[in-house]
Amino acid sequence: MRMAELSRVTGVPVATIKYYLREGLLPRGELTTSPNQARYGEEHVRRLTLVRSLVEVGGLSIAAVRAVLGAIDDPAVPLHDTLGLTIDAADAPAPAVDDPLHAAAAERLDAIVAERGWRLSPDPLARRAAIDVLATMQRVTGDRLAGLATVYAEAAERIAEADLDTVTAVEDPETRVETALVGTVLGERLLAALRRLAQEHVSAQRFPPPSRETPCPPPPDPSRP
Amino acid sequence: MRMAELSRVTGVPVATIKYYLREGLLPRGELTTSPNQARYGEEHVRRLTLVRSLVEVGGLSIAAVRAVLGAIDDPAVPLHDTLGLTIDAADAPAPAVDDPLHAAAAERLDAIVAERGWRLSPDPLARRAAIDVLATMQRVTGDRLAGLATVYAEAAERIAEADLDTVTAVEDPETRVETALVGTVLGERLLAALRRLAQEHVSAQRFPPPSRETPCPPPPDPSRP
DNA sequence: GCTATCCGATAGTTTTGCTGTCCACTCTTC
DNA sequence: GAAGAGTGGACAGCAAAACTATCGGATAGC
Repeated sequence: MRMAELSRVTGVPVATIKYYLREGLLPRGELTTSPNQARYGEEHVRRLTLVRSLVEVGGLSIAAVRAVLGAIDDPAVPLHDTLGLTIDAADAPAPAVDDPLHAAAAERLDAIVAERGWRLSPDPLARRAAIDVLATMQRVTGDRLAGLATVYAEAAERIAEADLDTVTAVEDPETRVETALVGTVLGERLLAALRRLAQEHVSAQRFPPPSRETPCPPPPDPSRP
Repeated sequence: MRMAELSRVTGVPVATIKYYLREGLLPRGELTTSPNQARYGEEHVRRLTLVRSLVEVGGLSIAAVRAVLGAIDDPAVPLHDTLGLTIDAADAPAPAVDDPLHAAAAERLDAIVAERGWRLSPDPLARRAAIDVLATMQRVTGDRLAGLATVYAEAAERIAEADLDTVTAVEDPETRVETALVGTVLGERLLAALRRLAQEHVSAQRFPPPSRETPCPPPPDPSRP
């Protein structure tokens, strides 16, 4: 197919497709006969759909998408690393702050990791991110939110096991890497949205809003004496 | 204190503080004696720290921060709504797409909600977000990731209960709202980071990397005959 | 009175993610 | 083989977001 059809099938404007080509998010089409007549195939449709999903729904930047695509296209990068790479690429490197709050937060995180028996590579980026969050929570709210991390860690482990179950069930290696990527990026969004829904439910359960939970009793009949 | 000191205490550049004042994220200082000599107090330090945390660590946009601050400053908005408002403000309204994938995704989400017995307000924004993610997962990976949502929903409920426990334990109403806000926004980041760490752990457990998990046996001694 | 500082307004800058224009070329259709 | 629509690539332009820099008048504190 030609570019116009690729645009029609995926719903992405031609100008945007050209931009993605420039940025290396999408491989060039095959130049069949001449240097300005390229053909695109099913794999371009797949890749373009993937890119759009990561950008629009997943909220990744163009640079982050380029990084993860480079990794999944490289057969030398094992699945184990690919799965990890994703969020690393999404997060900013965040220059390591060096205040006492961070040290305390690091200690707390490492205690949780040790308690759960997690075996991790030395200093993954996600560890930094978690420490940053813990330190910030401490700075803003004191230790009111301190108890949450252990609950979150347990939930995270359960979720990660489901993630890995799902990914390892995929046979084809190429598809598996893509599934891991989408599951990691979009799964984060899904989890956030479900948490919000669950918060609303639990909140409504504990503080029953009078109008919604129990219908109002009928108003007194003014026609009755 | 004056602006320079506020800047020093919080580590936020003066120009940025002025920008936040303009944008209404920070209340004006008290004009004590003249129209160009303002004084700032502890509440400005608190508010500025909060804004920075939401923007830098939480990843909220300035507009989203303004929206949530407006809500927590309004004593008429109950806690129940404040907690909910947060992510709604963070997410883009996302023009409602109307394809069969979305319809199917909506059905699946509603089934999960019904199964868990969640009682929700009609069509909260988080529901739209979740449906978008489900539809996108379907489009990109088929139904390979379909099983994840129920696991996520259960984890989300557990997490939401911990969230509500934490928030309701706070006595002072003003502090409670702030705690809810920080817990919701930063908690999402914390959860994402912990999920990544857990993924790495589970992945390493299932596919033991030879060099890290079990130390290499000592190399054969070349000095021995 | 003198100097350093301050406040507020306005304009400028950088980054990101597209979008629009141009042009030479090519494919189809007559 | 000519016309006219379509194509690919280069490049410039644009809008939003989040700051950042400068300026002018006023004030504080000695």
